[in-house]
Amino acid sequence: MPKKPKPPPTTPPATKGERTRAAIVDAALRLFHGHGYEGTTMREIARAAGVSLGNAYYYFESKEHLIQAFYERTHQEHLVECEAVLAREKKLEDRLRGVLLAKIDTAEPYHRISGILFKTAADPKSPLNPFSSASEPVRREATELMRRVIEGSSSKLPADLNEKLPELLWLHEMSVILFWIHDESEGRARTRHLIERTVEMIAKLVSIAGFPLMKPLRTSVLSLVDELKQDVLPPKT
Amino acid sequence: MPKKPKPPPTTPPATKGERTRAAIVDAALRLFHGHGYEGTTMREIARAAGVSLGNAYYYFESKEHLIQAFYERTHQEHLVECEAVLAREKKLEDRLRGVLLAKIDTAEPYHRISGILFKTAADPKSPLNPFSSASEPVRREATELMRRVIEGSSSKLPADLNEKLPELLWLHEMSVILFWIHDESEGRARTRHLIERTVEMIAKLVSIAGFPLMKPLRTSVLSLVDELKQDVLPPKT
DNA sequence: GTCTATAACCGGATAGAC
DNA sequence: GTCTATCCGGTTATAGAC
Repeated sequence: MPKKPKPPPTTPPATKGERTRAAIVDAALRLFHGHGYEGTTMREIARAAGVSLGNAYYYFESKEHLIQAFYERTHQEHLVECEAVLAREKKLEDRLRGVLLAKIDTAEPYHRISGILFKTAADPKSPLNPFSSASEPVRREATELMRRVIEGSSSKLPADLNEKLPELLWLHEMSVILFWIHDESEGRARTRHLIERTVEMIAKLVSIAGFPLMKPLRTSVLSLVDELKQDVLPPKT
Repeated sequence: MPKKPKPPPTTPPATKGERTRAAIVDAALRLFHGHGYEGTTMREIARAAGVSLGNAYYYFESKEHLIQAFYERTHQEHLVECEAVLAREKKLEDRLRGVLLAKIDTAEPYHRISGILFKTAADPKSPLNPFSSASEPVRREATELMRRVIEGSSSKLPADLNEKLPELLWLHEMSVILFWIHDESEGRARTRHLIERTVEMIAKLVSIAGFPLMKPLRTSVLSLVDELKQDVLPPKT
């Protein structure tokens, strides 16, 4: 099912369909932000976008699919922010902290909606689920980012740890987001605190990970990550 | 709002209302198991229970509230199973493994529904959310269980760790459950593997936690748990 | 073939009579 | 406590316009 037969490379941004699509997303985000997800009806979204209800469904399979749109938006914004951080910081600790803070800062406008996003994402059958094979590309991109966090830093790591650490850091990022979603504190102070403290801990752990005493534990952790990763990825048939 | 003015202690199990309530829950669990949660309508549940639709809503605020009923069921079953385990096992590792395996075994009949349960539980506003103040009693009970796992064991722990370890083990349990929900492997082999390996790791960690080298890290971890716990519990107003 | 609109359908939830 | 009648909103069927 070819979705987008590449348009003639002259008119880059907007066919009629794409403009309509964008109008719907914009209306949805605006209304979600105003009355929340459940408080916004598809009929309102359609009206605000200047299209009929049926037309909205022509572009988006379901109300939940509209969520994915905003998800991609913040994701892109986050990547942009990270470039600055990675160019600026040299220490592993600072790089990691910067990337995580950028995450919650770019996502802040959508905090209210994120609860719903998370709710759908939690469903094992949802394509938004971060562990599903459908979100493999996003997952890969996110771990890739973590690899850059590590590689650009001045820390020296055991080779085995170096290889698997990105996945572990991605898991940590997921945990931080989970916490953030539940965080109603002023200025997300709790999440900031969590980031500060866990980053500090991770740095400590990484710095002692090379000691001989830690070898058995390190091996356990790393081989487990390896085994479980196999299972998450779809068998290549 | 007094929900259950204790019935006269002569007739223990069933007033008319309680029988109706039970009939609805039974019908719901049966149908959920058969056609899944989304595949079952409230109208069907009402019909199968021999009551009207409106009446079903008299007893349960919403379809989701029916989920809580089954949640409590498995919880009770788990506690029962654990008694045997704790009476039998002496080593921390064995006790912990036993409790976790009991969890996924008692929950097995409900694996299919659990995805939905989890989905609702993930909503920050849901009372089913394990971090919400509404589920504080369940959370307390679960950490209490972990305390018994530790205290009955033969391991010797630093005092500070001993105090906070139950909470950490509860977090670990939550992670295992999260994994289990996504686990479609034969006999939940993947989750069993995860339990085996993580329990092994926890045992290793605990055994080296007392070494002087580990002191700073241990302090970090424990004080963080402490701080975050404050935030989860509602301020006593 | 791409896009848009109107009119149902279906099921969760509520109102109010008995 | 129990019912019937309705509402409301997500979703779908379908017909046609460009």
